[in-house]
Amino acid sequence: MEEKTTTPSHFIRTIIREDKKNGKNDGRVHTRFPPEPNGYLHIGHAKSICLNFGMAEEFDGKCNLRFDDTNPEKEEVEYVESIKEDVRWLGFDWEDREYYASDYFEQLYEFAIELIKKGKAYVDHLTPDQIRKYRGTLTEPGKNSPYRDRTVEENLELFEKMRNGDFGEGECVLRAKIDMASPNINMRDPALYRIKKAHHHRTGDKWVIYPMYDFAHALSDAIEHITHSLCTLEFEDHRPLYDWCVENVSAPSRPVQIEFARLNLSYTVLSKRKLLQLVREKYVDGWDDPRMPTISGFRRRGYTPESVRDFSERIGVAKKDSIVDLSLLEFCLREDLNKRAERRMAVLRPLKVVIENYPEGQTEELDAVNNPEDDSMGMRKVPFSREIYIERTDFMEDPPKKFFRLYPGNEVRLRYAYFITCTDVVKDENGEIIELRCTYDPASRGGNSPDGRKVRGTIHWVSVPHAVDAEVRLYDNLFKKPDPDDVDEGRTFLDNINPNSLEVVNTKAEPAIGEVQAGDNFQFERMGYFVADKKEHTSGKPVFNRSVTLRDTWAKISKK
RNA sequence: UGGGGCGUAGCCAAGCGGUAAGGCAGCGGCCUUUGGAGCCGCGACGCGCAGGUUCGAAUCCUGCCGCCCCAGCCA
Repeated sequence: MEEKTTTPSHFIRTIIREDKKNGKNDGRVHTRFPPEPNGYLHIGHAKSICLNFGMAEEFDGKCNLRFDDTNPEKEEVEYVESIKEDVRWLGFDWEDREYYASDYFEQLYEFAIELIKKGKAYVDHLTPDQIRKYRGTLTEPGKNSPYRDRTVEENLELFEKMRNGDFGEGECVLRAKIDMASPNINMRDPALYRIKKAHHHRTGDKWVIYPMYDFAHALSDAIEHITHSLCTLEFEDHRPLYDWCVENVSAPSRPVQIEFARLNLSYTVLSKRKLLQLVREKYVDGWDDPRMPTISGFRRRGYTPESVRDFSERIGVAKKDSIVDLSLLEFCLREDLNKRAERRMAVLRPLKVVIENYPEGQTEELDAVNNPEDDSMGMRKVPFSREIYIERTDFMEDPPKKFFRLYPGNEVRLRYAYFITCTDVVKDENGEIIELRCTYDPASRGGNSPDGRKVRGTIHWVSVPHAVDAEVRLYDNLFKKPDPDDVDEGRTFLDNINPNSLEVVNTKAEPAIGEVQAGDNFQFERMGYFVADKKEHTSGKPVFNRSVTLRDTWAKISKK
């Protein structure tokens, strides 16, 4: 059905395909995306979302959205709302399967009781500090807690007291009784429940004990009959514990955990802790600042869901730690927008040009195509007059070799308009160029000369009397180094923040720009892709964010 | 140095015993009313290293080396 036969294979797809072929789980494929609502989702989560929902879609299965909300101290409804919005924006639908680990608290509590009754869990009154010491080290085994052999009755009673709030935070925990000498530290009697007298965003003050990740996550998967529980590499050595939880309780199903490498992207950070810090300490303007690698940041930056999904597909899924080039993400956006974004002309840094032989007071409308890649997107009219603005960088008084743009005596084409030749340069008392004088060839209307004369350069322009003012935000990478964490002793990633990640310019745009809607994507010819800012753009005061520049061959040539 | 993982081109990534896919980046060229787009071409003599098995090894075996993760009552 898909014409795309190049879908790259990856190990998870292979496993699921095999399972389905062998009739495992009755051929059912059920995944889940399990975010903790303690921050905004970032591009790394997008990879996971695309994988989980993608596998479900591909194998005719389902994917749940489940909030892993077992730590009330860090979780907020603002985060769950943003997460839902982001998943939806990416184009995925969890239908009626919006779940919360907190929905299962009662059931999980019962599972814990079951463990206690089987003699596989106990209430430990060691202090947090003692527990750490008893745990041993990477090379030395741990020691059993003196409370490890409490009777089932005693544990049952104590656990109920924990639930009833009879103990204070940190006084005791419920622990799995596994093996304090296990070479896998996660198996040295891990905590299953701890006391937290905090308000939970959904269950309010109903509970004072909360299940730990390993216990809650594995059993939530089992409760939802998840078949393939996909998570990242750092949980690899939690898998024995995941299995232990599911096997030692009368779980309704037997899910399997499979781990893959998380995404890292050059020139940015993807750790919730660091992103939170950037927001809290105001290095950026919120979670959706267009420089943030959050999904909401990319959305506001002008990225399309299609481009993000394409990116997720192209990076692949494997178990190798990796840092993907930002250039791949940018490529995906350009490729998408090239075919879909209408073109407009906007002069970012204006330089006035007076066309001396063009009649004063005259105005005409020229035809411009909206997208040379797609004729169905039609044409528009662009007004022309004696005075226009051109890009400052499109003029050089003393140009280097291979500079095809405007310079004294040179002729260039004004896109969709006329050939002009620079005749004079006007400067102010400081020697600053403030205006150019040019002449035009009336016969070259539309951009071609009947005598077949060729020009090497074509530049964009905007008619002075018709120009619309717009604020344009030029974004650059938030960090100076490909790896922001590459720092000297005593320094942090914050020292690698790029001080020039945002430049705001007042630009002159063609009048058609006055009609755009917030969120619309455009290509400003020769400059890049821009989006009308979702929050601040109005028809009265247009505001655009640069999503990504165009590939700039000239920049490479001029650097040599 | 206990356990768990991973090492294929600058960055991703296929490959699973038969003689190194693909993408991004980069570099040439063609074309062009965006120095955009598009099109064509170029990169491993080699798959962390060293041995071994085999007619044949990135793929199997052995030994090294390097990198990542784990000692939260975080997820």
